[in-house]
Amino acid sequence: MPVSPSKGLLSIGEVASRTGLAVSAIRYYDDEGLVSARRTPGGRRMFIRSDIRRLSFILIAQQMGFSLEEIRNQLRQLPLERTPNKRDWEKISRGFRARLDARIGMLERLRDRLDGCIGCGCLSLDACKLYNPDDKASRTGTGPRLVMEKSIDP
Amino acid sequence: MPVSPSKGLLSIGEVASRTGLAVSAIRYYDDEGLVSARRTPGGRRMFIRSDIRRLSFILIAQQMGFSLEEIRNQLRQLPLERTPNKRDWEKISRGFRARLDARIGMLERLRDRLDGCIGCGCLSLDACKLYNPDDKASRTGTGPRLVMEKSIDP
DNA sequence: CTACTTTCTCAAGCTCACTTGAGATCAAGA
DNA sequence: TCTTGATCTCAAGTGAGCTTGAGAAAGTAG
Repeated sequence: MPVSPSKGLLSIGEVASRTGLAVSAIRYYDDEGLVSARRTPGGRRMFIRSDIRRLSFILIAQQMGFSLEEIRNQLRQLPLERTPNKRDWEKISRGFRARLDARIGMLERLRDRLDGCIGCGCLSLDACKLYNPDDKASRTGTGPRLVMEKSIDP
Repeated sequence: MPVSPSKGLLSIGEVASRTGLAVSAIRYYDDEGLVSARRTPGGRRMFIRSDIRRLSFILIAQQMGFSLEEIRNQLRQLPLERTPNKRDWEKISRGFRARLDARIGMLERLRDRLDGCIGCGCLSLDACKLYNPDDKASRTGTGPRLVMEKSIDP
Protein backbone atom coordinates (compact mmCIF):
# COMPACT_ATOMS: atom_id res chain seq x y z
CA MET A 1 0.00 0.00 0.00
CA PRO A 2 1.64 3.20 -1.19
CA VAL A 3 2.11 6.06 1.26
CA SER A 4 1.56 9.67 0.21
CA PRO A 5 4.88 11.38 -0.41
CA SER A 6 5.98 14.59 1.21
CA LYS A 7 3.79 17.63 1.77
CA GLY A 8 0.50 15.79 1.53
CA LEU A 9 0.64 15.55 -2.24
CA LEU A 10 -1.27 12.78 -3.90
CA SER A 11 -0.19 10.36 -6.60
CA ILE A 12 -2.37 9.87 -9.64
CA GLY A 13 -3.45 6.50 -8.35
CA GLU A 14 -4.66 7.97 -5.10
CA VAL A 15 -6.53 10.70 -6.88
CA ALA A 16 -8.07 8.09 -9.13
CA SER A 17 -9.35 6.00 -6.27
CA ARG A 18 -10.66 9.03 -4.43
CA THR A 19 -12.54 10.50 -7.35
CA GLY A 20 -13.57 7.30 -9.06
CA LEU A 21 -11.93 8.51 -12.26
CA ALA A 22 -9.71 6.29 -14.35
CA VAL A 23 -6.03 7.09 -14.21
CA SER A 24 -6.08 7.58 -17.96
CA ALA A 25 -8.87 10.11 -17.66
CA ILE A 26 -6.96 12.14 -15.10
CA ARG A 27 -3.91 12.15 -17.33
CA TYR A 28 -6.12 13.30 -20.15
CA TYR A 29 -7.52 16.16 -18.07
CA ASP A 30 -4.00 17.14 -17.14
CA ASP A 31 -2.96 17.16 -20.79
CA GLU A 32 -6.04 19.21 -21.60
CA GLY A 33 -5.32 21.73 -18.90
CA LEU A 34 -8.33 21.02 -16.73
CA VAL A 35 -6.04 20.30 -13.82
CA SER A 36 -2.33 20.92 -13.66
CA ALA A 37 -0.31 18.44 -11.74
CA ARG A 38 3.12 19.20 -10.36
CA ARG A 39 5.85 16.70 -11.09
CA THR A 40 8.32 14.83 -8.92
CA PRO A 41 11.99 15.06 -9.96
CA GLY A 42 11.39 11.68 -11.56
CA GLY A 43 8.53 13.03 -13.66
CA ARG A 44 5.50 11.64 -11.87
CA ARG A 45 2.36 13.67 -11.46
CA MET A 46 1.59 14.88 -7.98
CA PHE A 47 -1.69 16.51 -7.07
CA ILE A 48 -2.66 18.88 -4.31
CA ARG A 49 -5.71 18.03 -2.27
CA SER A 50 -7.88 20.64 -3.88
CA ASP A 51 -7.38 18.97 -7.23
CA ILE A 52 -9.81 16.35 -6.02
CA ARG A 53 -12.36 19.09 -5.66
CA ARG A 54 -11.51 20.31 -9.12
CA LEU A 55 -11.90 16.87 -10.61
CA SER A 56 -15.16 16.30 -8.81
CA PHE A 57 -16.39 19.56 -10.21
CA ILE A 58 -15.52 18.33 -13.68
CA LEU A 59 -17.47 15.15 -13.08
CA ILE A 60 -20.54 17.00 -11.87
CA ALA A 61 -20.46 19.56 -14.62
CA GLN A 62 -20.17 16.79 -17.17
CA GLN A 63 -23.22 15.09 -15.80
CA MET A 64 -25.04 18.34 -16.35
CA GLY A 65 -24.13 18.22 -19.98
CA PHE A 66 -21.28 20.70 -20.14
CA SER A 67 -18.42 20.02 -22.49
CA LEU A 68 -14.86 19.90 -21.24
CA GLU A 69 -14.30 23.15 -23.09
CA GLU A 70 -17.02 24.90 -21.13
CA ILE A 71 -15.80 23.40 -17.90
CA ARG A 72 -12.29 24.54 -18.63
CA ASN A 73 -13.59 28.08 -19.05
CA GLN A 74 -15.38 27.94 -15.74
CA LEU A 75 -12.31 26.57 -14.01
CA ARG A 76 -10.12 29.31 -15.40
CA GLN A 77 -11.54 31.49 -12.66
CA LEU A 78 -9.77 29.36 -10.09
CA PRO A 79 -6.15 30.01 -9.20
CA LEU A 80 -3.82 27.26 -10.33
CA GLU A 81 -0.96 27.83 -7.97
CA ARG A 82 -2.54 28.47 -4.63
CA THR A 83 -5.28 26.35 -3.16
CA PRO A 84 -8.61 27.90 -4.12
CA ASN A 85 -10.45 29.43 -1.21
CA LYS A 86 -14.05 29.92 -0.28
CA ARG A 87 -14.52 32.99 -2.45
CA ASP A 88 -13.00 31.29 -5.48
CA TRP A 89 -15.40 28.41 -5.33
CA GLU A 90 -18.32 30.66 -4.58
CA LYS A 91 -17.75 32.53 -7.78
CA ILE A 92 -17.78 29.36 -9.83
CA SER A 93 -20.75 27.96 -8.02
CA ARG A 94 -22.76 31.03 -8.83
CA GLY A 95 -22.01 30.97 -12.53
CA PHE A 96 -22.74 27.31 -12.45
CA ARG A 97 -26.01 27.85 -10.72
CA ALA A 98 -27.13 30.28 -13.42
CA ARG A 99 -26.46 27.76 -16.12
CA LEU A 100 -28.17 25.08 -14.12
CA ASP A 101 -31.26 27.26 -13.83
CA ALA A 102 -31.24 27.84 -17.56
CA ARG A 103 -31.08 24.13 -18.25
CA ILE A 104 -33.84 23.36 -15.79
CA GLY A 105 -35.99 26.08 -17.30
CA MET A 106 -35.54 24.66 -20.74
CA LEU A 107 -36.52 21.19 -19.65
CA GLU A 108 -39.55 22.52 -17.81
CA ARG A 109 -40.76 24.40 -20.84
CA LEU A 110 -40.26 21.27 -22.83
CA ARG A 111 -42.30 19.35 -20.30
CA ASP A 112 -45.14 21.84 -20.34
CA ARG A 113 -45.30 21.64 -24.08
CA LEU A 114 -45.22 17.90 -23.92
CA ASP A 115 -48.13 18.00 -21.48
CA GLY A 116 -50.06 20.01 -24.02
CA CYS A 117 -49.33 17.30 -26.51
CA ILE A 118 -50.56 14.58 -24.24
CA GLY A 119 -53.72 16.57 -23.73
CA CYS A 120 -54.44 16.99 -27.37
CA GLY A 121 -52.84 13.76 -28.38
CA CYS A 122 -51.20 15.42 -31.26
CA LEU A 123 -47.47 15.92 -30.96
CA SER A 124 -47.87 17.56 -34.30
CA LEU A 125 -45.70 20.31 -35.57
CA ASP A 126 -48.24 23.05 -35.98
CA ALA A 127 -50.19 22.66 -32.77
CA CYS A 128 -47.57 21.87 -30.19
CA LYS A 129 -44.70 24.21 -30.72
CA LEU A 130 -42.48 21.53 -29.31
CA TYR A 131 -40.58 22.21 -32.45
CA ASN A 132 -39.30 25.63 -31.63
CA PRO A 133 -37.39 24.96 -28.47
CA ASP A 134 -35.08 27.52 -27.01
CA ASP A 135 -31.44 26.76 -26.56
CA LYS A 136 -30.70 25.66 -30.09
CA ALA A 137 -27.02 25.61 -29.46
CA SER A 138 -27.25 23.34 -26.46
CA ARG A 139 -24.76 20.60 -26.73
CA THR A 140 -25.87 17.35 -25.30
CA GLY A 141 -23.88 14.63 -26.89
CA THR A 142 -22.81 15.12 -30.43
CA GLY A 143 -26.22 15.72 -31.89
CA PRO A 144 -27.18 17.05 -35.25
CA ARG A 145 -25.49 20.28 -36.26
CA LEU A 146 -28.59 22.00 -37.47
CA VAL A 147 -31.42 21.87 -35.04
CA MET A 148 -35.09 22.57 -35.60
CA GLU A 149 -35.81 25.61 -37.58
CA LYS A 150 -39.33 26.63 -38.28
CA SER A 151 -41.14 23.88 -40.03
CA ILE A 152 -44.49 23.72 -41.69
CA ASP A 153 -47.24 21.34 -40.75
CA PRO A 154 -46.68 17.76 -41.85
CA MET B 1 -39.32 22.72 -57.71
CA PRO B 2 -40.06 19.04 -57.19
CA VAL B 3 -43.63 17.95 -56.68
CA SER B 4 -44.49 15.24 -54.16
CA PRO B 5 -45.06 11.96 -55.94
CA SER B 6 -48.16 9.87 -55.59
CA LYS B 7 -50.00 9.29 -52.34
CA GLY B 8 -48.60 12.32 -50.57
CA LEU B 9 -45.26 10.67 -49.93
CA LEU B 10 -42.28 12.90 -49.31
CA SER B 11 -38.81 12.79 -50.77
CA ILE B 12 -35.82 12.91 -48.49
CA GLY B 13 -35.13 16.47 -49.55
CA GLU B 14 -38.59 17.59 -48.57
CA VAL B 15 -38.34 15.86 -45.23
CA ALA B 16 -34.97 17.50 -44.71
CA SER B 17 -36.26 20.99 -45.31
CA ARG B 18 -39.31 20.43 -43.16
CA THR B 19 -37.46 19.05 -40.17
CA GLY B 20 -34.28 21.05 -40.50
CA LEU B 21 -32.26 17.85 -40.52
CA ALA B 22 -29.48 17.23 -42.99
CA VAL B 23 -30.24 14.72 -45.72
CA SER B 24 -27.27 12.68 -44.57
CA ALA B 25 -28.66 12.55 -41.05
CA ILE B 26 -32.01 11.28 -42.27
CA ARG B 27 -30.32 8.59 -44.30
CA TYR B 28 -28.35 7.67 -41.22
CA TYR B 29 -31.51 7.37 -39.13
CA ASP B 30 -33.03 5.21 -41.82
CA ASP B 31 -29.99 2.93 -41.82
CA GLU B 32 -30.16 2.78 -38.04
CA GLY B 33 -33.82 1.88 -38.04
CA LEU B 34 -35.10 5.03 -36.35
CA VAL B 35 -37.37 5.63 -39.30
CA SER B 36 -38.05 3.27 -42.14
CA ALA B 37 -38.55 4.79 -45.51
CA ARG B 38 -40.30 3.05 -48.35
CA ARG B 39 -38.55 2.98 -51.68
CA THR B 40 -39.59 3.94 -55.19
CA PRO B 41 -39.01 1.32 -57.91
CA GLY B 42 -35.88 3.33 -58.69
CA GLY B 43 -34.59 2.95 -55.14
CA ARG B 44 -35.26 6.37 -53.68
CA ARG B 45 -36.48 6.82 -50.16
CA MET B 46 -40.04 8.00 -49.72
CA PHE B 47 -41.46 9.04 -46.38
CA ILE B 48 -44.96 9.19 -45.04
CA ARG B 49 -46.08 12.37 -43.38
CA SER B 50 -45.90 10.98 -39.88
CA ASP B 51 -42.21 10.35 -40.36
CA ILE B 52 -41.75 14.06 -39.89
CA ARG B 53 -43.27 13.71 -36.48
CA ARG B 54 -41.01 10.77 -35.80
CA LEU B 55 -37.94 12.71 -36.81
CA SER B 56 -38.96 15.72 -34.79
CA PHE B 57 -39.37 13.46 -31.82
CA ILE B 58 -35.83 12.23 -32.36
CA LEU B 59 -34.59 15.79 -32.40
CA ILE B 60 -36.35 16.72 -29.20
CA ALA B 61 -35.34 13.60 -27.37
CA GLN B 62 -31.75 14.20 -28.39
CA GLN B 63 -31.87 17.69 -26.97
CA MET B 64 -32.91 16.11 -23.72
CA GLY B 65 -29.81 14.02 -23.73
CA PHE B 66 -31.12 10.68 -24.86
CA SER B 67 -28.95 8.51 -27.06
CA LEU B 68 -30.21 7.25 -30.38
CA GLU B 69 -30.30 3.80 -28.83
CA GLU B 70 -32.71 4.94 -26.15
CA ILE B 71 -34.79 6.85 -28.65
CA ARG B 72 -34.98 3.80 -30.85
CA ASN B 73 -36.34 1.83 -27.94
CA GLN B 74 -38.99 4.44 -27.26
CA LEU B 75 -39.98 4.54 -30.89
CA ARG B 76 -40.33 0.79 -31.05
CA GLN B 77 -43.68 1.31 -29.39
CA LEU B 78 -44.93 3.02 -32.52
CA PRO B 79 -46.29 1.01 -35.44
CA LEU B 80 -44.08 1.17 -38.48
CA GLU B 81 -46.61 0.28 -41.12
CA ARG B 82 -49.69 2.23 -40.25
CA THR B 83 -49.65 5.88 -39.35
CA PRO B 84 -49.39 6.17 -35.58
CA ASN B 85 -52.52 7.48 -33.95
CA LYS B 86 -53.30 9.56 -30.93
CA ARG B 87 -53.01 6.66 -28.50
CA ASP B 88 -49.67 5.59 -29.91
CA TRP B 89 -48.12 8.98 -29.39
CA GLU B 90 -49.73 9.40 -26.01
CA LYS B 91 -48.02 6.28 -24.80
CA ILE B 92 -44.63 7.54 -25.85
CA SER B 93 -45.24 11.02 -24.55
CA ARG B 94 -46.02 9.64 -21.14
CA GLY B 95 -42.90 7.54 -20.89
CA PHE B 96 -41.02 10.49 -22.14
CA ARG B 97 -42.55 12.76 -19.57
CA ALA B 98 -41.52 10.41 -16.80
CA ARG B 99 -37.93 10.52 -17.91
CA LEU B 100 -38.10 14.26 -18.29
CA ASP B 101 -39.33 14.57 -14.73
CA ALA B 102 -36.50 12.38 -13.54
CA ARG B 103 -33.96 14.55 -15.31
CA ILE B 104 -35.44 17.74 -13.97
CA GLY B 105 -35.55 16.30 -10.49
CA MET B 106 -31.91 15.36 -10.69
CA LEU B 107 -30.90 18.83 -11.79
CA GLU B 108 -32.98 20.43 -9.07
CA ARG B 109 -31.41 18.30 -6.40
CA LEU B 110 -28.06 19.22 -7.82
CA ARG B 111 -29.00 22.88 -7.66
CA ASP B 112 -30.17 22.64 -4.09
CA ARG B 113 -26.94 21.02 -3.10
CA LEU B 114 -25.02 23.64 -4.95
CA ASP B 115 -26.93 26.32 -3.06
CA GLY B 116 -25.82 24.68 0.14
CA CYS B 117 -22.29 24.89 -1.17
CA ILE B 118 -22.60 28.55 -1.96
CA GLY B 119 -23.89 29.09 1.53
CA CYS B 120 -21.06 27.29 3.21
CA GLY B 121 -18.57 28.16 0.52
CA CYS B 122 -17.25 24.70 0.54
CA LEU B 123 -18.00 22.56 -2.48
CA SER B 124 -16.03 20.00 -0.58
CA LEU B 125 -16.55 16.31 -0.74
CA ASP B 126 -17.48 15.60 2.82
CA ALA B 127 -19.83 18.48 3.52
CA CYS B 128 -21.78 18.90 0.31
CA LYS B 129 -22.75 15.46 -0.81
CA LEU B 130 -22.65 16.80 -4.32
CA TYR B 131 -20.51 13.79 -4.83
CA ASN B 132 -23.14 11.14 -4.52
CA PRO B 133 -25.52 12.20 -7.23
CA ASP B 134 -28.32 9.98 -8.31
CA ASP B 135 -28.51 8.79 -11.88
CA LYS B 136 -25.01 7.39 -12.12
CA ALA B 137 -25.70 5.76 -15.43
CA SER B 138 -26.95 8.93 -17.06
CA ARG B 139 -25.34 9.42 -20.38
CA THR B 140 -24.88 12.97 -21.45
CA GLY B 141 -22.22 13.11 -24.04
CA THR B 142 -19.59 10.46 -23.98
CA GLY B 143 -18.34 11.15 -20.50
CA PRO B 144 -16.22 9.05 -18.24
CA ARG B 145 -17.24 5.43 -17.91
CA LEU B 146 -16.96 5.22 -14.18
CA VAL B 147 -18.71 7.98 -12.33
CA MET B 148 -18.43 9.08 -8.73
CA GLU B 149 -18.34 6.33 -6.24
CA LYS B 150 -18.05 7.10 -2.60
CA SER B 151 -15.01 9.23 -1.96
CA ILE B 152 -13.32 10.31 1.21
CA ASP B 153 -12.65 13.88 2.25
CA PRO B 154 -9.96 15.67 0.25
C1' DC C 1 20.54 -5.02 -4.65
C1' DT C 2 16.48 -7.50 -6.39
C1' DA C 3 11.72 -7.86 -7.26
C1' DC C 4 7.63 -5.75 -7.96
C1' DT C 5 4.33 -2.19 -8.54
C1' DT C 6 3.18 2.24 -10.30
C1' DT C 7 3.68 5.57 -13.36
C1' DC C 8 5.49 7.58 -17.59
C1' DT C 9 5.09 8.78 -22.84
C1' DC C 10 3.45 8.18 -27.29
C1' DA C 11 0.72 6.27 -30.73
C1' DA C 12 -3.22 4.08 -31.97
C1' DG C 13 -7.96 2.59 -31.19
C1' DC C 14 -12.84 3.13 -29.83
C1' DT C 15 -17.89 4.84 -29.61
C1' DC C 16 -21.35 7.97 -31.03
C1' DA C 17 -23.50 10.59 -34.31
C1' DC C 18 -22.91 12.12 -38.08
C1' DT C 19 -20.52 14.46 -42.57
C1' DT C 20 -17.92 14.28 -46.82
C1' DG C 21 -16.59 12.66 -51.25
C1' DA C 22 -16.59 9.76 -55.34
C1' DG C 23 -18.93 7.89 -58.81
C1' DA C 24 -23.32 6.14 -60.43
C1' DT C 25 -28.35 6.43 -61.20
C1' DC C 26 -33.01 8.33 -61.24
C1' DA C 27 -36.50 11.60 -62.60
C1' DA C 28 -38.43 15.89 -64.37
C1' DG C 29 -38.44 19.98 -67.40
C1' DA C 30 -37.12 22.27 -71.95
C1' DT D 1 -33.86 13.39 -76.15
C1' DC D 2 -30.91 15.94 -73.50
C1' DT D 3 -29.69 18.13 -69.50
C1' DT D 4 -29.87 19.20 -64.86
C1' DG D 5 -30.58 18.36 -60.22
C1' DA D 6 -31.80 15.22 -56.66
C1' DT D 7 -30.72 10.99 -54.85
C1' DC D 8 -28.27 6.63 -54.41
C1' DT D 9 -24.34 3.53 -52.21
C1' DC D 10 -20.16 2.80 -50.04
C1' DA D 11 -16.02 4.02 -47.86
C1' DA D 12 -13.65 7.07 -45.26
C1' DG D 13 -13.24 11.11 -42.21
C1' DT D 14 -14.54 14.09 -38.01
C1' DG D 15 -14.60 15.53 -33.10
C1' DA D 16 -15.32 14.65 -28.31
C1' DG D 17 -13.75 12.08 -24.69
C1' DC D 18 -11.51 8.88 -23.38
C1' DT D 19 -9.07 3.73 -23.33
C1' DT D 20 -5.53 0.44 -24.62
C1' DG D 21 -0.97 -1.23 -25.49
C1' DA D 22 4.02 -1.16 -25.75
C1' DG D 23 8.16 -0.32 -23.79
C1' DA D 24 10.73 2.24 -20.40
C1' DA D 25 11.76 4.41 -16.06
C1' DA D 26 10.61 5.60 -11.14
C1' DG D 27 9.78 4.36 -6.61
C1' DT D 28 9.20 0.87 -2.64
C1' DA D 29 9.43 -3.41 0.17
C1' DG D 30 12.26 -7.01 1.66
